[in-house]
Amino acid sequence: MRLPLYQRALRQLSADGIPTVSSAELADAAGVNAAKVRKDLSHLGTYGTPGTGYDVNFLLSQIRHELGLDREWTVAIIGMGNLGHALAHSDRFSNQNFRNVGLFDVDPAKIGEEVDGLPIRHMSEFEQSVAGFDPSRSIGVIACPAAAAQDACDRLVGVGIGAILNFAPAILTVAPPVLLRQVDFVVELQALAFYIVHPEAVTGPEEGPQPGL
Amino acid sequence: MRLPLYQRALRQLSADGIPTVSSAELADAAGVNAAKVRKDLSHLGTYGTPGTGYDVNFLLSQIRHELGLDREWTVAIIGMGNLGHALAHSDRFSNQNFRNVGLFDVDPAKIGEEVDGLPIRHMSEFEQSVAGFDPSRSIGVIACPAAAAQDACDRLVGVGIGAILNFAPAILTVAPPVLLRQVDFVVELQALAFYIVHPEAVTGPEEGPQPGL
DNA sequence: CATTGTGAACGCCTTCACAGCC
DNA sequence: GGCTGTGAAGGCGTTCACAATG
Repeated sequence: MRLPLYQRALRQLSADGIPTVSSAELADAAGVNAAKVRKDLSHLGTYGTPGTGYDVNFLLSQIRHELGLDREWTVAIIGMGNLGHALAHSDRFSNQNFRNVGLFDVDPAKIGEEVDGLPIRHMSEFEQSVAGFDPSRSIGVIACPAAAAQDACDRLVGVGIGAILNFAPAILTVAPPVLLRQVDFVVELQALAFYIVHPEAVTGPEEGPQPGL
Repeated sequence: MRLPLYQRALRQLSADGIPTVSSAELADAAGVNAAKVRKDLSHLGTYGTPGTGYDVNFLLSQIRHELGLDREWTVAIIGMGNLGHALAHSDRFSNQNFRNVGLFDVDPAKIGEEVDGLPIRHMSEFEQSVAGFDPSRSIGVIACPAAAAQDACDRLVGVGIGAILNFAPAILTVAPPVLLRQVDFVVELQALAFYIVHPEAVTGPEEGPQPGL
């Protein structure tokens, strides 16, 4: 889905005070092509004006609504190593209606440490911590070692989490309708290595391999 | 490309001492379906035995060759915040023929700190640091703030880097033939939020949204 | 007999091209 | 004149189904 990319590009344009964009300009800012932009946006509704383009702020609010960003999403992070800290401490969450509501680890040395005012708790407290929010409108982030990933996944599913974003290098299985998305650094590096070794396999005329995202 | 996933699954099977796998078993371990596995592997060559399956170790070595993992790849990381540390400190690199050769930042407080025996250097030393290795067989990892990402990207391209893996929330432009791959936490979260709001848009019968990877 | 390799069918996404509109 | 929305065409990856095979 490319809506998040459009959303980010539109945010920048809005911050710059630009009132309207053409599909070509938006395509450029989002790193795709103009035909794709028009086709995508036409699925949302008829929001453009021929000869002028799209109203930046209006389109932005429509896309944010479509992505569900006009409601707050809660996020729980399991595994507070460097990666967990990078995710939790980042200001990206608060800027986009994603709010951290739980940080968990099993290392006694980390328990109690505060990250942006939220304390790291032990995994044994995980299940009782869901009392404060609706798990079906929450996303669980797995940032623990691979060996603990499936267990973390099962416990997230067990409390009725809406979706899981897994950064551990492990293939996880979940029971539908829980959504699962995998992000793996090594897989990305290996994919790049493959395309360097096989330049003829690169599909796009210029931008490089972006089959995902 | 799914080869990295097969590679990981085969590694596990090999470590467990399992001699052969069928396409169905490998598909299960990699999180895809059997028809895809057979089609993918048939593109590499005729490595399977009807009635038996694939020889784990032989197939593994073939895939590692195809991914270029029988040669060493060097990695430079720009931006040594929590994310950069997570990437650099991880043992994932050394296990898979990816070796860190450069860690860079602009924060004086970080310069000189050692991560797994490799010191963090100032970005002003970046260009001269490429003397020790072949940049065209190297991958640059951008883990700095978005505002500095395009500059980091330009300097990586400037020294002739083979590919760039960008974790900063910014759309980067590179001159071909440099390969670029973007990974963005917020985009992943927003994609999951979208699918929670629009369950009917989930394509796969069960596994959830995995268009990328 | 279990399992591979593959042609054929299918469906989805992308791209093109242009009519319609401001 | 510039730009959108969209039908039509094209291309690519997935899935099916089965002949071939050890």
